[in-house]
Amino acid sequence: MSFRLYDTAASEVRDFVPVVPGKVGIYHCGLTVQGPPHVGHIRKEVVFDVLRRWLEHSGYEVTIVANVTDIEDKILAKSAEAGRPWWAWAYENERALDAAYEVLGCLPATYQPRATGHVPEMVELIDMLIERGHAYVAGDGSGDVYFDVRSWPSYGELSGQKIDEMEPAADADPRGKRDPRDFALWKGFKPEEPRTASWPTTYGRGRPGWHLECSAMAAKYLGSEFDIHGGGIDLRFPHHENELAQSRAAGQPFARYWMHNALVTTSGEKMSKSLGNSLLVSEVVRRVRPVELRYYLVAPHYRSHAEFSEEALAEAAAAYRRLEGFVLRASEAVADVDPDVDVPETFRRAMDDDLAVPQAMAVVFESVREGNRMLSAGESAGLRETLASVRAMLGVFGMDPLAEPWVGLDSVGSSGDRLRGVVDALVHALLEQRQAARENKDFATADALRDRLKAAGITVEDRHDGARWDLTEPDDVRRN
RNA sequence: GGUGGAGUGGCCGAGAGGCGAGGCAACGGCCUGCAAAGCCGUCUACACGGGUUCAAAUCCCGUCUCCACCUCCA
Repeated sequence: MSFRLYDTAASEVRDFVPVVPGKVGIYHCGLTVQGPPHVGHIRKEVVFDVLRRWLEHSGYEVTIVANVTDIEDKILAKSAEAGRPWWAWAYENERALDAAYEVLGCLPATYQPRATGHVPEMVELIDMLIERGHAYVAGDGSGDVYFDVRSWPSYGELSGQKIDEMEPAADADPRGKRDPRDFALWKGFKPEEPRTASWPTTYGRGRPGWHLECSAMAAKYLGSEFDIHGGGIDLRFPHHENELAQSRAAGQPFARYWMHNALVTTSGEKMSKSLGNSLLVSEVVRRVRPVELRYYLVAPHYRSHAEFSEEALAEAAAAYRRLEGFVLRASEAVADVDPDVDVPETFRRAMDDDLAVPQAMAVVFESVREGNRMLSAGESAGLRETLASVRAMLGVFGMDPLAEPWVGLDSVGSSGDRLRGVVDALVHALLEQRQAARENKDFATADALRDRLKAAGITVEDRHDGARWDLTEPDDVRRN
């Protein structure tokens, strides 16, 4: 069986057949950089990172284009409120987004184009839509250009809606629309908005409508027909519906598959930007390690909503530590293994079936249990094989503890390598004293030494081949 | 009003006609000086009411509850 993917447009799982054999072009809507990313925003990145890693593991050459919407109503509103230039506001949040990608171990996109850098491409698309009779310049002199939804019979095909059954847009600016459902391709300049947020075109000064940028940029970098278009399920309508209508109306086949991830909820409701700072990626990674947050985001199926809570986060951290513990202990036992091996057939089948991560993860845990058994039994040949396999599977999830960016990274931080060497020497001196005490059956002294290390944030494990130490996880410190 | 989705054990979270997914927690056992980690075992659940079937968490009908979207949200 080869890869199968749920296509939102078809509402079913379909065999994946790329436009060009062996290659995959993916476009996913990055973020409107109106604020720093929270856990919900970053789920999409992690989901598409796992998709990319799986396709690459399967032998595809993957091109990923993820846009940044850096001009938009909310950016203008929030930056004005903060008394800062819109472009500084957008760029600051773009950097926060990049930092979040990186801290969670997402591989960089092939390209990350900005809307503001593609105005000419958008204007070309508008020209074509007007020429074909699917767009019009507003008759009220506002300088707006609208897409004419009534001119496009299949409008609504992506979200399964009929124009006449939609709620009339309550919050839309009616300006010069022929139909309330018509959407803006281009927004005429308004004197109360910063002049820097407008561009000169044949339609007058103005700025892009939200949907147009994606149609223009996807076609520019991936071609008029490409493989997968993705984003959060909340983008299905109107954003993706409108993109599809624009591009098809302009004569482009556009995306072959539409992939939408479900949202992260808190107390059963969509995580929103108004929930405060505690859900920002930058804050959550202070409470658990980034890789543990990544585990939380990877583990549920991408089409199931994920309920976020501190408990769920703590469980994810505990689960990941079980996997990590095996990889570290097994690696000490059998030295280096090459993780570039085939994944088990059951894992492959699960991932090929619309990225069934939960079943694939179950395979990882079963392998780890078997690996731990072999570790105790000293079956090193089998252990080497299991370790390589587990690392290969975790690599697909971007969570191999011994791969970049996680290797050598712990609570001390990435700059802690030298420090760790120093701590190791000091801890070993204490562990030797403790071992001497244990050999003399002086357990009071031995336990006192272990308690002192524990108090300093170091957990000791006695194993057959000697004591092993590690930094106590932040959660455990808090509990003590 | 329209469209799409969800309700599973103490908790998280898969599955979608028949062999108990997996994880977390808890408990018992093994191991350990004691722990930790690990291994073995225990906890047999599918919102509610009907129906179809040899067999239903899964299919059908009805009901309840919740969520997302309906024109600038991941």
